[in-house]
Amino acid sequence: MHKSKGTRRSGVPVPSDYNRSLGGAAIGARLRRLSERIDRDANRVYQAAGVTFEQRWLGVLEQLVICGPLAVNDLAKALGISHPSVSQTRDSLKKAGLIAEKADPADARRRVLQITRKGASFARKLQPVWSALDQVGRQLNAEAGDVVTALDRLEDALDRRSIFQRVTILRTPS
Amino acid sequence: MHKSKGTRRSGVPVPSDYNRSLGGAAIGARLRRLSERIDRDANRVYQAAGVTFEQRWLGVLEQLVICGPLAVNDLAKALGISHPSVSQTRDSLKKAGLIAEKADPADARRRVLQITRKGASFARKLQPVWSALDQVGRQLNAEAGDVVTALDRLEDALDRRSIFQRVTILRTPS
DNA sequence: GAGAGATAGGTAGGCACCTACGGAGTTGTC
DNA sequence: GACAACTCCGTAGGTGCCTACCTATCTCTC
Repeated sequence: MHKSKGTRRSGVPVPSDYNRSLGGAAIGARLRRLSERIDRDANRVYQAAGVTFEQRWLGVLEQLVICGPLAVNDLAKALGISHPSVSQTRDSLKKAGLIAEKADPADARRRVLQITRKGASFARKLQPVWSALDQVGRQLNAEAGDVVTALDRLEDALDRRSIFQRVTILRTPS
Repeated sequence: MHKSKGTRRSGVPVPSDYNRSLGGAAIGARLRRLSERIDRDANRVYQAAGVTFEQRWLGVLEQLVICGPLAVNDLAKALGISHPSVSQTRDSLKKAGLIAEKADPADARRRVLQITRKGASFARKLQPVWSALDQVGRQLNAEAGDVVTALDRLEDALDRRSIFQRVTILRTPS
């Protein structure tokens, strides 16, 4: 990880440290890279455990294991993601034989997903891995001085007033 | 944004609040979603300014504008991203006519990218937008209680010991 | 009962990154 | 000079999310 370069002798302006920059909403890119780093790192754990696992399976599997059958939209709401994301994850899980899908007799539009025997067994097998990942997550959060709360606060700030709104206010002549 | 559900009357275990969870490295997914939220939000700013802009252009444009011509690898190092990412961004920027590419006479492998007149004009036009986004970024960081530093610390923690290493240690019988 | 409005979810395309792989070129060693 | 080791970067495929759009179904109002 490179460090800030300081000012050059010639006096030429030095570009911001892109990795730590807030400029131009560069934090978005940083978060993405960090996200992918964590996903990759976690996936090494699954590989070492001898299983094929997609990170996006986590939320859906957990919900189905604990709550039983749920419709696409219910899952999307519970997880805070879009329904097409759930649909895509469902396709992947179905392909792996971990969940099954059926119509809801009470509403022909609904697609209800439920864990299969294979899926339940898979989840049981992964419990120790998830337990370890839980613990590591808490370690890291502690070492980072509670990054989860900082993210909470950032999201709250964006909920209160979006980047777009803030820029609009700044750029509106008063 | 939904809140934690608490325990149900029946005593059925309640799934973790996925959005705030550290379990199973779920923070990775959260970071990705937040990243995309920020990108989308910022893109509304560009749209309102009447320009087409891809978030991934930011780092590359800034480096080329300030430092002058740079090779793919130099850009990758400076931005902390992979060279194929730079290649892809370059293709997109070239298509928009904002940069040009040439070989390096000193090393036939190198591809040197440089800003075009159109690109320089484009960057000048965007200066006020970037300035506003800078300011908004600082606002948000302040409201979030310095999320940038929390991210620094998380990355440092991962540099010190990866998730994989931490899980391996936890799961190794002592 | 008819029709407007709302809801559920599939499909398509896009975003911004990644790793793996491979070919071409350069540098270092003998 | 020959060759091994290293470097540069293009290509391919993948990841996990998103929005836009559309069809089908349900609910509400008259």
